[in-house]
Amino acid sequence: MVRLASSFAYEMRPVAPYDFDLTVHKPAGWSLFTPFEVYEKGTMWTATHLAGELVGLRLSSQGTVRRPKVSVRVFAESRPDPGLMGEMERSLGHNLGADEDLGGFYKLARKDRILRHAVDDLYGMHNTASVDVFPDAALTILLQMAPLKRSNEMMAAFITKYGRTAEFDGRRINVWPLPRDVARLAPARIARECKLGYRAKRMVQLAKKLSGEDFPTLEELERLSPEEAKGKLLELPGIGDYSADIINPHGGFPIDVWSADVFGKLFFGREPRDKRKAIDRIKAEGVRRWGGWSWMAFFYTVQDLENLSRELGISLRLS
DNA sequence: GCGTCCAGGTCTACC
DNA sequence: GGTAGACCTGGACGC
Repeated sequence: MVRLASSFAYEMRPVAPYDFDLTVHKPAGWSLFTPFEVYEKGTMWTATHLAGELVGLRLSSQGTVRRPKVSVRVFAESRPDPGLMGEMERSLGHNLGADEDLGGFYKLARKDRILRHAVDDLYGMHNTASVDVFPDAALTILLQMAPLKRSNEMMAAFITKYGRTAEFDGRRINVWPLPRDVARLAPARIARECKLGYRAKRMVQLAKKLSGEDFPTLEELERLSPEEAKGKLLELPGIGDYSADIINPHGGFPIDVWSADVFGKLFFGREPRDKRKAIDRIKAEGVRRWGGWSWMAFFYTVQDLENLSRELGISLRLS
């Protein structure tokens, strides 16, 4: 347990339109920084490592979708110096998608028979980003070859056993462990304590690679071309084409057997007979239709399945 | 109660 | 360069 007794506050002014609630508390249940974060009555309490420090965050909206203003309070062990505060504010703005202009995507989406519904339903929802590669990469390893329920159980055990707990503002939030801490663990121990099976070995290999000095940060990957960034991610143990498309800060079009079912119906009117074999064809069609906006199209679609099922008259399976 | 199958991929060996 | 088979674990299913 780490008590975060010091705090500072500021106001964030995201690029409009910005729907705070949809952005920090997404309809499909994707967490912002940790599955243990708490969202109640328009306020989000979450925690992460920001600019190298463990921080707790209390976020709430003080504005509207068209005139957005977000109240941010950052909790830390000790008061950061002005330079570190500035770095935290800059990073958090990027992580919360506050600097993202949705104009180009919305222009494309308004002309698309699928996306025009999604952008109406979720107007102002921004894409958010993790601070580091490790939480996203670890998440994708835990999603592999397991039903979602079991993935969630493995994730909860992994975070609570090896991650730190931030105590602030009357809340206790568990945070993803740092790769340097996981790198020191024996795979057999993780397998036993968290029931990760063969994934435990890959998790430690991943942590060792990411805690070394030569692997780029998410921000450094963002400065590379999308293809170069994906190439670097594919060097990580346990990370293949699907996982790299999820982690890539440039976004990809991550199709697995579940999303193959959804996008097979959306693109071709029926679910594929052999979902694994259909992945390449569905992925190619998504990239052909949406090009550089493929990730945003994927993101908006999977967050809006319930509405799209009704609006398009297609049964899209919800997880 | 018990055996079998398979799940929101990736890696490796083999051709 | 392409592909079959293995991989932990636990829930669903058939008997």
